[in-house]
Amino acid sequence: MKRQKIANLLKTEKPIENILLKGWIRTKRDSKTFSFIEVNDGSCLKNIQIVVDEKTPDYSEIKKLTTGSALAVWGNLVPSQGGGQKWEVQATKMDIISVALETFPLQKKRHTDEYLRTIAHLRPRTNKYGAVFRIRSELCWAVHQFFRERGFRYIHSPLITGSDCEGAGELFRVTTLNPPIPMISNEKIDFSKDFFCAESNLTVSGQLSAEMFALSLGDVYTFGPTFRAENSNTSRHVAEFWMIEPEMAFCDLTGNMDLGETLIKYLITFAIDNCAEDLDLFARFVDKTLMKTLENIVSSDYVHLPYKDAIDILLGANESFEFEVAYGSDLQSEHERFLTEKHFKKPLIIYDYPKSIKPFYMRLNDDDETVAAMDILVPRIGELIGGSQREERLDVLEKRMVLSGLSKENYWWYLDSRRYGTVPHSGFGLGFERLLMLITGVSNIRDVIPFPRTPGNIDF
RNA sequence: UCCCCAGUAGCUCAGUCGGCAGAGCGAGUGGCUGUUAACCACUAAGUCCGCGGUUCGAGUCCGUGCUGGGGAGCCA
Repeated sequence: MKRQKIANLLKTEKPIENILLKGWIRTKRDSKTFSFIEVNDGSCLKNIQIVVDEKTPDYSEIKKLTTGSALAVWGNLVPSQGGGQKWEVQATKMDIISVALETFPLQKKRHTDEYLRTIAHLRPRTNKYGAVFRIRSELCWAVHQFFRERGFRYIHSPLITGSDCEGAGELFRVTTLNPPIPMISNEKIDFSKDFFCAESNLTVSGQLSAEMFALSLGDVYTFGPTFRAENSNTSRHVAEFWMIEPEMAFCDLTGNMDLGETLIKYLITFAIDNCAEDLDLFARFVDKTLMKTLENIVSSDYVHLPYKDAIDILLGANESFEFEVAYGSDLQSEHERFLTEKHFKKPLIIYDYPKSIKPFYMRLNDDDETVAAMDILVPRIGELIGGSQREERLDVLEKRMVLSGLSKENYWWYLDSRRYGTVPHSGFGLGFERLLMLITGVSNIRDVIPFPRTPGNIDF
């Protein structure tokens, strides 16, 4: 007999005889001669109520079951006599698959996110975290669906990279060297003795790879893990996270901004349409304004604002900032929050940033002062997307690399793409966990990734 | 890495002026004929984060370290 998922059983329109379900006990209420057992199998947020009485074989054992124990239940799905649920299972037979020890840490009460983080291996068994990770899974599918519908190809960019610098960000070194470490001098490690015969690191971005494939397959995207060794201790940063990076040939900054806006709206709409039950938990218990926020992001046209206009608004604002606002300096978190949360009250795309504060690969504008960069800022999260039109002109790119202190030799293959049929192209990076924070209202990035990696934390 | 706050039972917290270590929930045991965070009764449960100091006496005051949270920087 095949087990049925609780999500499907609860969707039924009429009673079903002779079913088998399996799952874990979330809570149990006993009377003298019968018990109510609520079972969850992870297929949906809701539990199914099992009614079991003393006529069921081994009832005395069943009555002793603890929260967290695993069960197989045979019985009939019937309309519930109680008020809290439409259907319930009248059990005819029950197998105890395993009994959870009484030290099971998840109790029938609300736990703090901080405590649940210390038992990250068990937290997906709670309502809230089960919902987070079901939504995470659904949105992964939505990402692929979005790009596939638009003719994008999915590229697997390498996780181990030999590029000595892919832009900003501290790198995690990958090595098989063991002590005594071979040295060239007191300071310099002899990487020619290492696995790849060169210094290698975990990737901080798939962008350079994606550019090569955009210039071959047209429109491509990567979606995979990304690593940053920054000592960041905030609710918005983790050392290992998942990033979506589309890259489009024959596409300028405007097309890039449009794709970013369309993608965000698509993913939020997908969640509203396909994750309603789980999303409702967040709207009720995590952030009361969640649905309003999401509807605002889906229905509004995003503001397009050149960097210099953003500075003008900030300079004219009747608001005291901790950091000075000035042309040429980067926008601080407080400035971005002011613009998106207070001034415009909707998502905002800032573009044409000064070249001095952006990486070498961004396309230099005709003014020779700014680059074709764009950041999409959303209320509560701040920067959700960062991208640019790429510098396709060989001579300009080479000059900017030299100014950034990068060696042209190491990027020979990257520069080749500008030698052989170079074309305008654009792309961006979207932090998948930040998107999940936006959609669920969860305020700490550590709570939307299964086992978060942050400075000092590698457990699980 | 910097600034601010916190750490007391399994969990969430209270603990007054420096003077006997507390509650709710959870757990265990028993009771209860339809429960919904069930209900009723009883029981067990503590390195008061670590180290050092002040004091007759420290959960409480001082120093320091560790851990967690919020904010900042870096960014997605």
